[in-house]
Amino acid sequence: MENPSGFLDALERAGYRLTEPRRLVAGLIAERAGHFTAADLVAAAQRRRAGIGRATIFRALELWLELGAVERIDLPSGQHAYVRCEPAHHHHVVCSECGRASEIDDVGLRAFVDAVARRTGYAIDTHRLELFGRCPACRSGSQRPARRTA
Amino acid sequence: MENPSGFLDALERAGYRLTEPRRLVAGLIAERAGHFTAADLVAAAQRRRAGIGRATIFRALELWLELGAVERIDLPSGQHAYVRCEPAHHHHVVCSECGRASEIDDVGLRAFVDAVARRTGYAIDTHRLELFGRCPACRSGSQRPARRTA
DNA sequence: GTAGATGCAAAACCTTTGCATTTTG
DNA sequence: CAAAATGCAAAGGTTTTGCATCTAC
Repeated sequence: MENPSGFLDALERAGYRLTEPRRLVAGLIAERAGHFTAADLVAAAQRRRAGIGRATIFRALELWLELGAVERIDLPSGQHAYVRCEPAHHHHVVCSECGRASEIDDVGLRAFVDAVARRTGYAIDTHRLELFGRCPACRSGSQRPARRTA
Repeated sequence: MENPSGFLDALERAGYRLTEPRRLVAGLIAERAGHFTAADLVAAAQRRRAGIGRATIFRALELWLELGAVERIDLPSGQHAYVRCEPAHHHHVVCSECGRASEIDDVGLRAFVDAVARRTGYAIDTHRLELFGRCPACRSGSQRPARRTA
């Protein structure tokens, strides 16, 4: 759905090797529209007999996580999932129906965080926000509840 | 640190039995200042040879979670943790140093969520916000970095 | 050629479940 | 006394690790 080269670039820039397994995992991620779990990728890899080990997938995700190419979120169900992300933004709205994720900018949120800091006296240095709802597409084709991604 | 009767009341109100193990777990939770993990409780129970099984602790947490007596949050590290909470509020600032958690109200956040909904076209029905930073106490006694809770 | 990356299988975790036994109301 | 709750140990599920082998640079 979107091209995987961002992931490969990130690796290259950070001095990691561009290996075949990593290209494949990047490809798998690229063809996912919304969020996905490590298990999704493992299953997809097996389905197409890519010969990539579970460990490789986890290691690649870990790498991209630390490079800021993906973000890890926690679904309300408690499962872990990942979404692709541009290094600068760090929040998403995730569609609870189709799993598609959209990035949102911090405007306004920053103000809120500052207000909380002022009210509570905490020196806030991190925050995580996850929003869940139905995306415009799923809302319009409201009839049949589309496939669940997670 | 705070009394455990809220937990027991919640059980009673919901028609669950007030058992000895549940009293003990409530006590363990009550003496924790901030967030805690299931593992924390299991360890504490074993340390004092309370004879409470792992399963009982998980089952009790599950119960309180659904009764709204605790909320489950996910630390930046990816670990699961719980915090006590008043049924009406649903966000916390967690001190990354001592683990103490303070509740915050939604004023302002609601406005932000609405703005996102408007901008993205999503019908947002859930959101999770977790804030992390250093609490006033830890900031003042800035010298030695206090114990880590998680 | 060599450091880095991989695959496999085992290990380590954390959480849940089945079931015989105990406890609460 | 019956229904609910418990403890134990075993099962489930996910993520990590050790290590011999392979591969990108």
